[in-house]
Amino acid sequence: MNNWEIAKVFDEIADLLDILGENPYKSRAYRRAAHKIGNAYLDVEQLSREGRLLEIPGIGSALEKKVEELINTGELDYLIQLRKKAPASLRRLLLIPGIGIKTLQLIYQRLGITDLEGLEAAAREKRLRRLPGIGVKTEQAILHGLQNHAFLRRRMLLHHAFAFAGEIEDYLKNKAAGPAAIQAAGSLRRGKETVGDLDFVAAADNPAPLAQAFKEAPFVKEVVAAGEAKVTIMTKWGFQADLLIVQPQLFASALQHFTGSKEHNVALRRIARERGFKVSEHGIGSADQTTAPSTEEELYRQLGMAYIPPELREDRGEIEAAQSGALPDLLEAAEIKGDLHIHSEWSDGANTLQELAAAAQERGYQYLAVTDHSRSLHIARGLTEERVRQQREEIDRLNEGFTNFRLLAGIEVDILPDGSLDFDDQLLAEMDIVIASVHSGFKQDEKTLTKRVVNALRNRHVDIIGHPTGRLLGRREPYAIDVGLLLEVAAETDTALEVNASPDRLDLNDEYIRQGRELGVRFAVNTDSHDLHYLDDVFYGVLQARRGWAEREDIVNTLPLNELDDWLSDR
DNA sequence: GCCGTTTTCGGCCCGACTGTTTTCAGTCG
Repeated sequence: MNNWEIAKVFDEIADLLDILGENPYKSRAYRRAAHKIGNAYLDVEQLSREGRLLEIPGIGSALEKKVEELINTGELDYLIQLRKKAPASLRRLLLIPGIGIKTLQLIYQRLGITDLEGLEAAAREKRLRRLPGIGVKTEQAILHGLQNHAFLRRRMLLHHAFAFAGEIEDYLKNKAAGPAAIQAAGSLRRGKETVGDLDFVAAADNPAPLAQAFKEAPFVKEVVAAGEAKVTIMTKWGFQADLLIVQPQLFASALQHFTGSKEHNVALRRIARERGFKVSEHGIGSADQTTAPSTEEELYRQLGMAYIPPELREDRGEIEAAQSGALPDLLEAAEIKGDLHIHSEWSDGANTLQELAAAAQERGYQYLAVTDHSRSLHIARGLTEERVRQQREEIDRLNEGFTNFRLLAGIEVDILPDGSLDFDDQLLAEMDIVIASVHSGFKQDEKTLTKRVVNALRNRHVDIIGHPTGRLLGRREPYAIDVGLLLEVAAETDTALEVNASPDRLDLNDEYIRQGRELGVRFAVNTDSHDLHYLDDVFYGVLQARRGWAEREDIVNTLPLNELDDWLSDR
């Protein structure tokens, strides 16, 4: 049973405890444990075997026993008992905006409603408004929420989120009563691979005109909530946006608060409380006074820890690391020296080799690996052996004209369904760099797929595994593959795993990157560009790598050309 | 149910906004 499955069980228990009106701190304990387990980069099943479960903060002796029962039997008697006491379908009602635990208890106990259909019927029949504490507005809000509820749960890809955020920021900055400062916060700032809604923090001496401008913006579909300091809108694009407006001296505190994550902030406040003061968007306060840190660095320092970059703020151990001086020195975009996975018009790319080389040089890259598809990928006009050699000749010719830059003659060779590679070793040995990727047989079982990729990892000519899990965010699940094993073999063979920077892949994900670097795996942050404009996507790959705690040394394409050559030839 | 730099018992993150009331509980992030 993996971390995610265990976390799901604890989350369900937490919801059921809430529904049954148990001690709210008990459900909070389950929810906290679920978060810790779901976000642990170490395998909980293995920790359990090693008797180290109690090392996870929030796991005590009772939860330790429950984790062990889950791992040993695949189920949990405690959950089975809880399910007998409350219908499981009730949990879904909590997804509706405006329905919390108290309202849920009320409609369950007084009206016997247990599912979405029952709730909708009761709202339409105007039965909700007769309950104490619920009026006409709440009833209408629930109906409204029911209609939008599927819609609201969709998350944006990161590049879409950045585009929308840019548009909203530009609008607010250009208002006559423009803010002294404005910045996008939330999961966007943390570089999360998908974003649910957008959060903005603005500094202004006079908040009212800015709040008004936000409410009247052309992209507003509806104003969800509006106070003096905070405005929430539903955009016509289908997601919510929050604006928090503070006095300029509180900007750093507000930015930290609104960047989250929620779990990170909760953990920070726990620590502050233990030290006898409290932290909020209004600064850091003790019993008699409140101070406003002028920067986030200052804020973290006052809490007794090193500055934590936004990408790490998930309560996945970054606070402990910041307290003990063990935070990683995160990869910077400027440290990327070249792209090792791009396509040209020789296969399914849009640009000539000259165009690509010029674009790479403009970016200040030292190298660019041309890695077109291999022959079996007909749909992408995969290259035959003959075409590969012709392309090699052109690359050699072009390289004669470059100074301080080189095109690498590479190939993205298919890992075929039978586990072999699309080209024989002789041709692969001729290439400067070889990426091996799965483009077919996605439906094979885990054992078969894992074996295919492990074979490729063990081929001495293969330098990088491309998009290792094959997922397309929001469109295609990862194929069934034992990533833990891939990480082990990659570490052993010093084969790099790709952090594919395309915002609809971002493959590997942050947790695997973190797990891998603990094992000594190296990664390549590549764009897989099919058009030179997508070379910019490296930005998203760097964010993802940073979320995986990656440092410069973990990434092969931070190496200058001569050292990259050494790595490519040493293997 | 967890946990300890005043605690092994008695706490458990913080504040904005809304709706229903008439001073505040519930929800949300």
